[in-house]
Amino acid sequence: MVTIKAVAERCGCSPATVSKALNGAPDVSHEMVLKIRAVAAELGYIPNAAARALKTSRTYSFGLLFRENSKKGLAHEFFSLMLNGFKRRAEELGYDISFVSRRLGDQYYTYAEHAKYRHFDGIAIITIDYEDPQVRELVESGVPTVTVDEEFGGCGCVLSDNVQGVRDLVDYVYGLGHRRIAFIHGEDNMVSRVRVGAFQESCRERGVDIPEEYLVEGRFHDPDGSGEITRQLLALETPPTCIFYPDDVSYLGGLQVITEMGLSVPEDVSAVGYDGIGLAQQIRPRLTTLRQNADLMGAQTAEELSRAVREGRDYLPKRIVIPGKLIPGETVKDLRT
Amino acid sequence: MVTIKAVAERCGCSPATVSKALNGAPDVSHEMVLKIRAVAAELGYIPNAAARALKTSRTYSFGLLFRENSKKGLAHEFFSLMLNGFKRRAEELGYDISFVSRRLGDQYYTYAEHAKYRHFDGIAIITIDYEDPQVRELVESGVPTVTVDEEFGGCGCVLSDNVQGVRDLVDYVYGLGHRRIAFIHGEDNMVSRVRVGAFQESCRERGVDIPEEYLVEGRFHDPDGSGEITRQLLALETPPTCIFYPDDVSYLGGLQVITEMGLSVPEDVSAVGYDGIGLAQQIRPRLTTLRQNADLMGAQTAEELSRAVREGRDYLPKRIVIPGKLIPGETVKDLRT
DNA sequence: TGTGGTTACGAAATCGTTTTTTTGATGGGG
DNA sequence: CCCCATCAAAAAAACGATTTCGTAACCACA
Repeated sequence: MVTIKAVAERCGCSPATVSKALNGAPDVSHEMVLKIRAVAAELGYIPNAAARALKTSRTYSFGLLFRENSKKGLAHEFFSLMLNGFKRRAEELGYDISFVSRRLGDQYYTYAEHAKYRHFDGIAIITIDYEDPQVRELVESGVPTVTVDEEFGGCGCVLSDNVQGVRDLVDYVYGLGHRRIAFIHGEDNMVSRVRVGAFQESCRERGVDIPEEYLVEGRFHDPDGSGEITRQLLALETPPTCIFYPDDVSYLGGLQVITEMGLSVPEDVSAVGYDGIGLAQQIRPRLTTLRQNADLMGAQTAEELSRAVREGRDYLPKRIVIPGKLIPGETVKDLRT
Repeated sequence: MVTIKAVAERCGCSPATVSKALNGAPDVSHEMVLKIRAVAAELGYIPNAAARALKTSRTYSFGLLFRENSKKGLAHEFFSLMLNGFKRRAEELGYDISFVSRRLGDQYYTYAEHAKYRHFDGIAIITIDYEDPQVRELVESGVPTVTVDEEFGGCGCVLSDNVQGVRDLVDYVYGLGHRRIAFIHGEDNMVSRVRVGAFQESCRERGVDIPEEYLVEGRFHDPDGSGEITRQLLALETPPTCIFYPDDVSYLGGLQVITEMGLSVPEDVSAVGYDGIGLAQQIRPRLTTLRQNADLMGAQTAEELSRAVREGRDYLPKRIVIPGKLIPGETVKDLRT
């Protein structure tokens, strides 16, 4: 392995000078810098991240804590798009990323312990369950932390603009004449609460009455569950004319049940999703949905994390809200005729 | 920060003894081990990965090189499922994972340089483009490497059983009476070549003649492209009765075109996909496809990588083939009646 | 000539571990 | 009673970088 010492010897100077030259310290002559750069390139010198981390106690890497409720893990398009954006921006900012877990071989760590072990400069958290005490422990452990899709523990957060998103959808279906609107929401977390609140409020503003049985708790990314709920909704005495699903995948479960019942979308019942994943745009009828800007959310998470690291004690956590975009499809019938 | 030295002082022994005790070295008395463990737990001692890595030159982390041709990055279900399996198994084996990239802030590295910088113990490569000279450089740089979906450079590899997979599909549609079968394959790489080969061979074995224009090069995960090809296929003088798509997502593009043309699946034209992603099972008609065991492929990649690390110079690369499973759907019409 | 300020570099300490080598104590065998 | 093995622990030397100081050389100015 070619070390800084090797470069130094070859240059006839000390390791200190090489380090300074390569890191752009001011007190190295310009010729020396050039010479050192040349020799370093010639020998193929690559610094050793571990040594650097040990000395500077900065690793230039972010941890990513990701956890959700199904077995699919990262395989939700929304999450993977976010991860993509996060990774890209983190790399631009000079950080590698790795996953923070609770296990390493037969060592079991808490998230906080793992973070301490690897000495991540910052940690992004995206989880369905912010109630987990280990998550709290991590946030309170002192590492810069940014949460996604939830305001939590006073650290920075990146949120999707669920209020406006739901409002836009309500506006849209209301504009097309719908008054009997059902809302299936995901499990009880901040995203669900915000969406339900926004739904109720914008319906109230428009004088639309939402009977209790139109507001149902389901789960995110659970087509079967949403299908079942859809069945119940359509069996009501006065069934809704339009159903809001917690996400696009759940809509597919609903669609399946609707089809089984011999009905069709949007002729017999209208539907809207949430997320705007690609596949929902590939099928017919094209789903009316609200595209969340997952990529940007990921990128902003990296951005905020890097700011937290950079500003250290002066860091003032920000609450970053990312707007989505209504994607009109073919699943909402115009009732105004 | 509570270091090994702090634990040592508190125990009235030397750092060396603490290290040995915690790592299960044989020459520490049992009482001492117990005492040290207790004190370590009490003080909340967590070792410093960087220091350990510096000394042992093992990082206990795997690099993952991932690259594909669209902007979606990880957001292909197949890849993210694989990543999931890889991550899970790697953690069980005692490895963290992080991504290997070509950029860190304003430093541009080659993959090999990045790997050297972070000193990954092993690297998993999954890319659409094994022609990239940087990939070759990485494989030849000496780090243990395992490739996915391609045999490359003599290192270990994990492959999907594309031969059997395509054969199964051919058997299936042949069994249902199809003789005019078109095959859209992905860009020219090992997966495509193997699939095309298997397709041609199993057709030949069954005496099915495949005219040149039935074998078309498309791209993976490209619904629009596949749609266009579908249009051309159906415009042929004798159009195919069944179309093989390079993957499930591409099928959706085809389906769209078919529908636009006023035709329907499977009444007018049959179709099969490849991958077995969840969404293709949620829509109607349910896609007939070949599910690749992406999770297991990921897990086996971690396994093989860990073996490579463990066995060092004695390591003999393995070629691991993971079988898939035919998922009969509703997109292939029975022509035998 | 003496003083003071720059500039360019080196020496050495240090980060927190692991690992090899030494040391010291103990006990058993001849 | 001496020698040698055995065992437990300590001492010390790394691993490869960064960073703080110190200092030599040089120049300018009074």
